[in-house]
Amino acid sequence: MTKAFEPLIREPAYLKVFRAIEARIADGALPDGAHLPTEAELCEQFGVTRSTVREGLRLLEQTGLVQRAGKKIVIKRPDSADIAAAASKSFALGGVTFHEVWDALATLYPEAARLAAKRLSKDDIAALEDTRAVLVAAPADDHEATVAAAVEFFQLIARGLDNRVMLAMLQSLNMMIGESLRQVIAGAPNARARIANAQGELVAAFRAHDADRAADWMAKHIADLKRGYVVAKVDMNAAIL
Amino acid sequence: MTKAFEPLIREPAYLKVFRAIEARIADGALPDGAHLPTEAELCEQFGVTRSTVREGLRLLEQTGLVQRAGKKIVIKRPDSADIAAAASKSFALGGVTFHEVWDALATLYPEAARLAAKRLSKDDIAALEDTRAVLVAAPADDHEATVAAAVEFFQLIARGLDNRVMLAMLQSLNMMIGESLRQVIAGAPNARARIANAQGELVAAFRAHDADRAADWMAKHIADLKRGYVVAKVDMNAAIL
DNA sequence: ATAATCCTATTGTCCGACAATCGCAATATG
DNA sequence: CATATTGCGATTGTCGGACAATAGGATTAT
Repeated sequence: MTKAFEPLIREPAYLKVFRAIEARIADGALPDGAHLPTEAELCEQFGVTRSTVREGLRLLEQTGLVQRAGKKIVIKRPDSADIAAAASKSFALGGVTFHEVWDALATLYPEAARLAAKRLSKDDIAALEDTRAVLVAAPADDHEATVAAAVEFFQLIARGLDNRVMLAMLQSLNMMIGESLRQVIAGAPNARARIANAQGELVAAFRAHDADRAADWMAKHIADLKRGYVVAKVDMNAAIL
Repeated sequence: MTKAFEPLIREPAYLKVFRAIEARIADGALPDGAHLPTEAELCEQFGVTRSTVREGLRLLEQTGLVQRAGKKIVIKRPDSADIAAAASKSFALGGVTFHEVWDALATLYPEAARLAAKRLSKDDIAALEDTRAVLVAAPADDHEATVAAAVEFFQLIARGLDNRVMLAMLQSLNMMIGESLRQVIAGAPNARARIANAQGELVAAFRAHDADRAADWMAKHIADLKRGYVVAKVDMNAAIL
C-alpha cells in the first residue's frame, strides 16, 4: 500500500520565528542596518508569546544576523570577520593542531601572496610598510606588539585580495597565526628580525608586481614559522589553545 | 580625578548560562556525546528560571555545540562540515559573487591537488574513480546526479588531505561549487564530458603522485568551470543563490 | 520474543508580572 | 542659547507557574 500521507513536519515555533526573520533578511526585505520591531510587536505579528519570540531571537543573535545596539536589535549580515571568528573558534574547539594550521598556511598563503602581487594597490603596499615599521619599532621584549604587527601584516594582504571568500578564509587562519606566534616569539630570540626581513622582501616583491618572488618569500616566511616552532619546542601535534 | 571604580560588567543571565556550558565543553568536562541534564536540572544548578536556561540553550544550539537527539541534548563539537555549512550560508547571505567563489577555487584548489598527489591513499584514489564512474554513468539529462558526482569528487579530494582546517575551507567552497555547477550544466552541453575527462587526468596524476600534473589539471578543471559560466551566460558578478 | 499499551518525565508554549535599563523628552543650569 | 540633569515611558531581562504534546521507558498482552 502506498503511503497516503506525507509525514508532517512539526517544527518548534521558535524555529519558525527564526526562519521567518532569517528569510526576510536573506531576501532583502530587512536590509542591513534596519532594526527589528520590539519583542512585543513580534509577538503580535507571529501570534506567539514573548518567551517563544525571545528564543528565536537568540538563534538569530548567535547566527550573527542581528546585533544588539543598545536596546534595539539591528540587522547585520555576517561579514568576513564574523565568519572567520566563528570558524576559528570552532577549529579551536575541535582541537585543531599546530601542524594542521601550519599546513594550511603553507598551502594557501604563498598563492595568496601571488595574487597580492597582482592586486595590491599602492595604498595597500604603503599600509604594509607602515605595519612593518610598527613591528620594527616595537620594543624587543614587547611580544604582544610584535605578534599584533605580524598578524596585521597578514590581514592587510588578505584584505588586499579583494575577494570576500578568500578574505574570510585567510582571516580565520590569521587569528590562529596569532596563537601560534605568541608561543613562538617568546622562545625564538631572533624571530622578530626574521619576520621583519621576510616582510621587507614581500613588500618589495609586491611593489614590483613579481608574483613568483612574492610566493617564494611567503613560503619562506611560513617555513620560518615552523622553524620557530621547533626552536620554541612547540609540539606540532598539540591543539592550538 | 582618577576613576574610583571599574565599570562593572553586567551580562544577561542567559549569556552566562551559555558561556558556562560552552566552557565545560571546551575544557572537555562535557565530552562529545555526553548529554546535558534536563532543563529543570539546569535551572536548579544555575539558579535561574527555565526561560533563561532555554535562551541559553538556543545559543548553544545555533553555535553547533549541542544537538537535539530526540528529547535529549547531546554535546557535539562542530566538525568541518558544520563549519563549512555555516560559512557558506554566511557567504550566500553576504551576496558573494560567482567571481569571488571562482577566484577562490582557482587559487586554492590547484594547491590542494598538489597536496592530494602526495597524500591520497590508494583507497582514496579508488573512491575517486568510483565517483567518476558514477558521473560517467549518470543519464545525460540528469543534471542533479552530475552535479552531485562532480561535487563528491571535490569532497573526496578535500577529505584526503588529512587536514581539518583545509577540509573545512575546501568543503565550504564545494558547497558553493554545487550552486555554480547547477547553473552551468544545464546550459553547457558537453560539460559532463569535459568534467569526466579532467577527473580522469586528475586520478592518473594522483596515482602517479605527480603533484605538478595534478595541479595543472586541476587548474584546467577550474578554468573549464569559468568557461561554463560564459557559455551558460551566467553573470559573474551576480550573487550566488 | 515481539508487539501493543500505558505512564511519566521532559519539552514546547503560554500567561502574567516586575525590576532593571535605555532612550528620549522635559527641565534645570551655566 | 547651549549644555547638563532629571524624570518618564517603553522595552528588555528575569521570574514563577501552568498545561498540552510528546518521547522513551515500563508494562502488559499476544
